[in-house]
Amino acid sequence: MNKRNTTIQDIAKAAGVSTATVSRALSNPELLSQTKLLAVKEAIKHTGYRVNRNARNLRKQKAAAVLVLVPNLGNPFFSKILSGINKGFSGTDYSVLIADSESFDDKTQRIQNAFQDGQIDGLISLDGAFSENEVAEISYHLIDKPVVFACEWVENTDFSSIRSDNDSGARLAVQHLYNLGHRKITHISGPDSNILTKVRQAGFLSECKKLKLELTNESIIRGDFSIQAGYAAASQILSFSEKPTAITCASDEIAIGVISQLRKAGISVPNDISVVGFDDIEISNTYIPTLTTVRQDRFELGLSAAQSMLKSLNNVKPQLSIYNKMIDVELVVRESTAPPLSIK
Amino acid sequence: MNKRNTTIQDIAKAAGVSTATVSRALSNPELLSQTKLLAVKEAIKHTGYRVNRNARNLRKQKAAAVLVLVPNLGNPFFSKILSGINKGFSGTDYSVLIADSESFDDKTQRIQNAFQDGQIDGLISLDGAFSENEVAEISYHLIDKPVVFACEWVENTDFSSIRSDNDSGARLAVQHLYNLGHRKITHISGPDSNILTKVRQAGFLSECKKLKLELTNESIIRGDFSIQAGYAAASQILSFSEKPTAITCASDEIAIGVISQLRKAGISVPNDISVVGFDDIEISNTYIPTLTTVRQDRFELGLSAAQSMLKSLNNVKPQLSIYNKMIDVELVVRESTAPPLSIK
DNA sequence: ATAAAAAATGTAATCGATTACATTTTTACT
DNA sequence: AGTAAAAATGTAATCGATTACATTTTTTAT
Repeated sequence: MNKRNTTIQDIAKAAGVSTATVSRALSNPELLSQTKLLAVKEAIKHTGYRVNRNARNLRKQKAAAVLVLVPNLGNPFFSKILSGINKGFSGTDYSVLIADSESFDDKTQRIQNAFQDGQIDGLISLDGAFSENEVAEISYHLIDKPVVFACEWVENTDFSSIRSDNDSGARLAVQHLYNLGHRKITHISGPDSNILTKVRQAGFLSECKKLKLELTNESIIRGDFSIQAGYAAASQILSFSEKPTAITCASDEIAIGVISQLRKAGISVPNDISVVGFDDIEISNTYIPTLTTVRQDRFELGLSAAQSMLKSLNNVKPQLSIYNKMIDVELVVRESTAPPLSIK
Repeated sequence: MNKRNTTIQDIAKAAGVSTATVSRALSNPELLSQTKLLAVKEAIKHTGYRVNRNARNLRKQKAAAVLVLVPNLGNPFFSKILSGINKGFSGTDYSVLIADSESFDDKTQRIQNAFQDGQIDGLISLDGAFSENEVAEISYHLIDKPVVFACEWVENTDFSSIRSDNDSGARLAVQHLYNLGHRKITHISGPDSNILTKVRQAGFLSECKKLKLELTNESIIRGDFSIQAGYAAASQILSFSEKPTAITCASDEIAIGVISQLRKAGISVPNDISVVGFDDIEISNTYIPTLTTVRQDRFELGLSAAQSMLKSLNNVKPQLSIYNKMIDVELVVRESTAPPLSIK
């Protein structure tokens, strides 16, 4: 009953060649004569033989797998990136392993567990929230192995990174509102420590300065990327003596939270206040009102990350081939922005 | 430079024991004396040794990996299930591999490629769209290996399956509308071939009959699960001479499409027509109006699937331990449903 | 026709952990 | 104390593919 696996030995016997020849037929067919190659192929087809990955990888000292570290798998934002990554590896010999940062209790454990030596050839992280310690852990465990950050990244490190042009995105949002006639704009930012928060906020501030817009301590509201943060921020804004005529948000979710909360308070978007999101997640195009937002091409982000990883994987000294790529963003103008009341 | 990996041999030497003892310390510590166990542990800690998975798996004839087949990774609906699955496997020795049905050109290829013998110990499929041929392929390649379907499933097969109680869900929606006073309800269903479509539609019809609601050939509109299908269905409904006062949808996305399209035609939800969704995806709670819907616990669905898989994996004859589980659904009443106009 | 070079093929060691079987040590009991 | 049973440990074969090195066959050049 316990049928033994078909091995390279069986093929060798069936084709009347040595195991070395079979192995070559598999990975270096150009080394073989037509006759033998055909014989081996025939035998393989006939038996339905499949290479044993464990044996191959053991011998080759490879894992043929890449780990993708996702901050929160449950968050649909990341699934598109994941999809791109998966696409990038489809057709290659590499498997894509997925680890959810959330399922680990502490970060050190998470890194030690996830990066079990030999299990993976490289790491793609969608999570940029690494402490110095953790960066050290990665560098230690993944020495000589490529690491690529996608979407988020870690400052002051030498890891490759694929990112959206967040700075331009933030500026595009401000410019758009400025062009509509808005002069008092508030930015609702993400979690303090987040790198995207920093860049988008900096872009916002810098563009405001460039356009000579007044900046006060009410120009920026701290939040996180969640809908709830949007609720809270909207409540704060409602308490301002002088309300902004437009709001740029660090995420679409914030924007949706803001709109929904403003609406409860009887303030209409975009009639009373304009709102711009960031990301262009699925809902944005069907929310009411549809959301003006900065589109990040998440699929492309993932695809590029995968390609960059593959490139490194095929290099001799992957660690030295740091590869960065900036993906263009695009302002998608929809219903949530309009000229300010004063102009109408 | 090319530092050789630390192996069990090194540990054996350092601890002054044999490799067998080291191996036992790793997997059957209870077999060892305190002294030796301690010595080995010490050596392991000291060297930072990690087992080589390829070697272990080769010897043990395992893959220590499970493949999750996702119909479309880019669709956020599945990420929550995935998250549950991941949670279920975190802390175990198993890796979770992800394959996106969409990245394969044809289904046969997809199955052959994805199910490379030896690469995986089991399969969790979120995709229920398998032809007879494909079922045969699975059975052949994964002979003696557990297969679990989560969310969707394949009729007339012996694979384990974890599913939501779709029938009850459909009935709950109808009952809710009935209790509000609705008597003319239309159901917008999913893609014809989909098993969820069938069950939900059957539940809808059966409950309508039970409540003695009139059923015509306008009672069911065929669609798929997308927003676009919702648009199209809404347009159809607008052309009906006698419009329904309420609509149940096979998905939240359909519901959102319907609402948004109806709104464009000047019909308000829930004032003019009530709409019930299915799934309770993220948007549902923030869409305007917030969506009354049937909640599927997707995380739980994934978690249960993982647990079922682990159970089978630890069995001697996994194939024989078919395991089915039905997850309860829950009607979440929000803003998109109200009594019909006639009653107000 | 023959030597040298190139191409094709084969032999056997190797990757690192597990485990059947063999051997030694310890424990339990009379 | 002596012996049988149980526990602990060790030796070496094994999983299946790859590849360094050795050998044979074919091609090329003179």
